[in-house]
Amino acid sequence: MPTEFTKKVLMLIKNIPKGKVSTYGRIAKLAGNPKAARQVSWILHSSSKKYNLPWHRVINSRGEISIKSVESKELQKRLLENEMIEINSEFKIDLNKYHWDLQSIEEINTNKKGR
DNA sequence: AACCTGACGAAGA
DNA sequence: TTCTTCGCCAGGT
Repeated sequence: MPTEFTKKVLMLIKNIPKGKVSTYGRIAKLAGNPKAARQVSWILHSSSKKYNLPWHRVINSRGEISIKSVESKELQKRLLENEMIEINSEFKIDLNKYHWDLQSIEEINTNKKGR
């Protein structure tokens, strides 16, 4: 059974637009627990397939692909490049350019209603 | 229950 | 700016 926090995290990640990225810390904060960045990463690597999430759009606060396995790292890079996101040779992304600028979880709910 | 672990992050040095 | 240290949280052993 996913906790409230987990559900919010999943919902937020699903809503990251194509061509944008977000960070573990930001997702945690928006989901209501600013200090649970590590938990966000755990949710991702344990259940991204299960929930069919755009896991590749979540990176660390320094704008880098923060993944250990070399294969997955390359995969994530390719997935992001497919969305026209630039990544340098050190797996770094310009957050100022690509960071999803959502301010609160309410914005998602509002947009859904409005549409 | 105790201890370890990590796709994290802020704060110091 | 780069490197450590330390706090966090929950799952695994």
